[in-house]
Amino acid sequence: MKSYDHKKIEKKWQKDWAKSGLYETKDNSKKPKFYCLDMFPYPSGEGLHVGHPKGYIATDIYSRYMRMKGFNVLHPMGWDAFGLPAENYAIKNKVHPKISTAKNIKHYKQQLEMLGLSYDWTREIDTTDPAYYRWTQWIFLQMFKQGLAYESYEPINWCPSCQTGLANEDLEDGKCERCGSEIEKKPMRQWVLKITDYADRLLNDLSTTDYDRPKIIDKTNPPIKGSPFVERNVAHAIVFDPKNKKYLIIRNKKHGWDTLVIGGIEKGETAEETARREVREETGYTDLEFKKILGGETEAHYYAKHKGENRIAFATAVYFELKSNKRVPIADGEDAADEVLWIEEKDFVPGKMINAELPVWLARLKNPKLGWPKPLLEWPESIKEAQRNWIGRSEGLLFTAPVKDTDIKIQTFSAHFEAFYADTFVVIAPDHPLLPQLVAGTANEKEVLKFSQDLVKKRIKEGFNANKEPEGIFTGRYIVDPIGNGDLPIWVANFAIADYGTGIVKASCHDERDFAFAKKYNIKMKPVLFPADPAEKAKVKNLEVCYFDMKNGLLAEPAEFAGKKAGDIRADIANFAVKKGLAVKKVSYKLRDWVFSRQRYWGEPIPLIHCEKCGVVAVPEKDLPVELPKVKSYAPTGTGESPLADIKSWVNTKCPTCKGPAKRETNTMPQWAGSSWYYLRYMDPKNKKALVDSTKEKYWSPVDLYVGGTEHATRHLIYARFWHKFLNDIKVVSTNEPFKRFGKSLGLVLGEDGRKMSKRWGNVVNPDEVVATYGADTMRLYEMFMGPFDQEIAWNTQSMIGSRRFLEKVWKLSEKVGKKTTPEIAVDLHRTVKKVGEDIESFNFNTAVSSLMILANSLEKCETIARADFEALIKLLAPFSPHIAEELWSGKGSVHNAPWPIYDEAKTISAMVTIIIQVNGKVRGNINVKMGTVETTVVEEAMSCASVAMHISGKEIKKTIFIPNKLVNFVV
RNA sequence: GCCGGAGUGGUGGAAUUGGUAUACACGCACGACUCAAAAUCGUGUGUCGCAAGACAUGGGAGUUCAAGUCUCCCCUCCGGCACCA
Repeated sequence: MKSYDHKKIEKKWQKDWAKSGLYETKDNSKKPKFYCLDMFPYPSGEGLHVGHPKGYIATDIYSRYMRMKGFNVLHPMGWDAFGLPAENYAIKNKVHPKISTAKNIKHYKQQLEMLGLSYDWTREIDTTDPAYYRWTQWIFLQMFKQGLAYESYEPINWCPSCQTGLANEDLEDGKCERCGSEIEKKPMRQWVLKITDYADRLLNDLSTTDYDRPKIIDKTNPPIKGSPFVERNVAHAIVFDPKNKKYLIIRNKKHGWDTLVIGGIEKGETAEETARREVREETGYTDLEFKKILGGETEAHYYAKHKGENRIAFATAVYFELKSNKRVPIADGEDAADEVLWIEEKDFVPGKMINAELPVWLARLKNPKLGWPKPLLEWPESIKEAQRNWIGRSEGLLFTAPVKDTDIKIQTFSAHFEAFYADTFVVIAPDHPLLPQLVAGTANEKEVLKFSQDLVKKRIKEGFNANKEPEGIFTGRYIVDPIGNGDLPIWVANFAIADYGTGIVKASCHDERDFAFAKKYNIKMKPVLFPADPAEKAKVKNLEVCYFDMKNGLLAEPAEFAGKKAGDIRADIANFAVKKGLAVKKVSYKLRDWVFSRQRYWGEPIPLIHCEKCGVVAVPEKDLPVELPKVKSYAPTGTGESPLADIKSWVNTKCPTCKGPAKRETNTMPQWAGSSWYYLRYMDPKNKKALVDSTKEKYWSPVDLYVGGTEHATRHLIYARFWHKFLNDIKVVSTNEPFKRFGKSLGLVLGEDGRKMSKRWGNVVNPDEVVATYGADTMRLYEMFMGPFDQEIAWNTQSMIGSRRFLEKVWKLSEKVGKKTTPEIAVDLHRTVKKVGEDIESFNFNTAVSSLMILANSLEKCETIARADFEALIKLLAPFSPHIAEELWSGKGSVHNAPWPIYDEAKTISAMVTIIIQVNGKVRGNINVKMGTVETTVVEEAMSCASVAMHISGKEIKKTIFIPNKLVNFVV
């Protein structure tokens, strides 16, 4: 047999696949669809390092797996090619970005092809292609027409080095994310997208529950490996008390988990009878009125480990209402660990019983057609949480009060308003636009303004975080307090932020910063919230400490709520304030509108025209795209205009409405524009009439699996969701969310020294060299085998050799293909098929590879290997190392079109099992017995085992624990 | 400060969800093949101990017949948000 020559093999099959169009995807197919997407790269001049393709390898494995499972897979790639590096390169080297970008794309593509990634290159897209950005401009125009894009002159983040405005999302610790420069606040004309209109939807859909039709269990498929299982029909009792609007639950004392009253339906019993009986036995309540029955044994199910049994339960829920509080004594004994409670639905703490939970049943009660719940977005919790933080919703009250001696009314926002009777002063942000108007005419007007400006400067210089010392100045103005605390002084305070809430805050002693501020400047304070402890209360009263527990603190004022816990009456006090006309309810977000203008060259021109007569006019859709003209100098002007402003022939145009002289908008779009919708274009990349054909869109949407770095959690992923929701609103797309599942977040590949791979450290590993020396198949396998996908792991070339050795082992195994494999291998084979499939689906690629290695090790010990068994191994290997698999494949056609092997659950269980024998919890030996051997036999054999006998002889066996097919533990 | 995630051999990491801790791989040691080396194959490899055994999953307590896994407290590291009212 020839030796394994990866160079020859890989080149050969890459050519062959390209020639036969193996990975080209059809838009119509009877197969179910699967859309598997990578975050497309920005093609930089440096090319790829070995870490970049990690995510691409994972999606490639997933795509190949799904193709073999019989799905019609869309797996495309493209280029996010607008952006600063190409432009900076142009400024330095006078090379048009279009040319350098094209060169970089070519290099990137060649590097990706070298890895044998199964992209459908006929669908390749490039955001800088006018045929593509025509549609980016088109979407912007739709937003403009809907009033979602507006011109603003508010101060924005300005990067003095990049000479452009930036969105909040482009900052990192108050610095430019790209170049690290300190950001200035600069007022300038800009285009802004109203993402805040979508804040609520963007937030809510992170937690929205979708419903699946319930699955029918495959009864031959026990959920708990190697253990016998018991089928039970189970009744869940939902007992509602209409008087108190509460539900009856049982709470586990140890864990605090809640469950409904649940019991197994005995022979001859109806579900209703069971539910009644269980409620009586476990809680004592007897006077229940039957209302409704839910579920049914074939519809509902869950797996559970219950009283030593592995159970599959077919659940039915019976809905009762409580007629009276009649109770009989509760049966003693087994349920001492639980307590019986009446709770509101919102207070339910989910227990461990899958699908046995109250909210699930109530949702089903309201809508019987619902299946079982699952999240609308199957995303890592960390990314959802980052988005929630970013959107930063808080509910509060908006107070309005007149400013004494002026016509001005100011509004303040409070999220912690429970103790608003304590408010004794007001603070305003030093950069608040209302400030000059507010202090106009006061004695020290100039001093206040000067001081405020200095505060702003200082804050920029030191960064927000550094300066914890409260600083401020009295404005000379007061608001009239409607609740009778007299006139409240208005102070400028360095900790107030102009663009959150209203930028003005009512302040009291029940906030740490306000308290410190008032102490420093001797401002009057008035505590109204106290701890229960008398000594502590005295301290608060004397203003020795700041008390801000809005949950457990007891209110003294207003009189209506005196003595109540603040946490309990939050909603009531809000209503009280609203009723009295003091405030209105208001929701505030940290999310800001998206600053969408860049004063740079290399981006999509914003398709608007400024006409002296007609104002801002949209470029007619038929005139799209507005192409980026060639310029002489790419350098930013720094004037708030992009370099486009200098091209008179381009800037000067006619107004599409009045045909009079007009000027084009010279700002360009940010880099995030093109990537906010690119996944739609792959569905229909060449369409000249529409962004995407609606039939194709309906077939392919949504993206089933998306993989990329978490650094995009609060930018690209929020922007794309925003655009998608907008496109859904204007009926261009049919779904509410673009990306159904986000695979595990991508963990970086670090350099061999454990630091981030970078030119600066000289630790960049070039994939070209790795592929040349070890082969693409080895590199792919190694990157998946390194460790958990979402973890940062240092590259180790030495360690990679193990993956190469494994492939050579498989290569040699092909020589052993003969008639028969040792029969014991069957169990290993079925187990491996199961494990590899499950691991790919759950992104546990490292353990998938390890199980392949284990299988290969077992096969190696066989004299000969049956052809079918060897082919199964090759199929399992194919997604990971496609070239060698194709080379070793002897079946019909390409291995990548071959059906994924099927495993038989029954055959994954070996006939013999090893039983561990413990004495007092310590392992003293083991015995091999037949699967399912009964307790008495096992115990007998275990006791006769020499190493065990030694530890039990002469001692009294107090207890024997027997876990079928697993272990015996003697307690002596 | 708040919210998420993690801590297991010399190294990367497994562990069927409470049931043999260290699978798989790297490295290392010894052996086979070789004039020799590389490659390959075999054996061994948590720590202490000649052994029986004891001790080991960041630290400390607890629950349990049984804890890497569950509960509580503490430490360290990584990520997100952060003068957000």
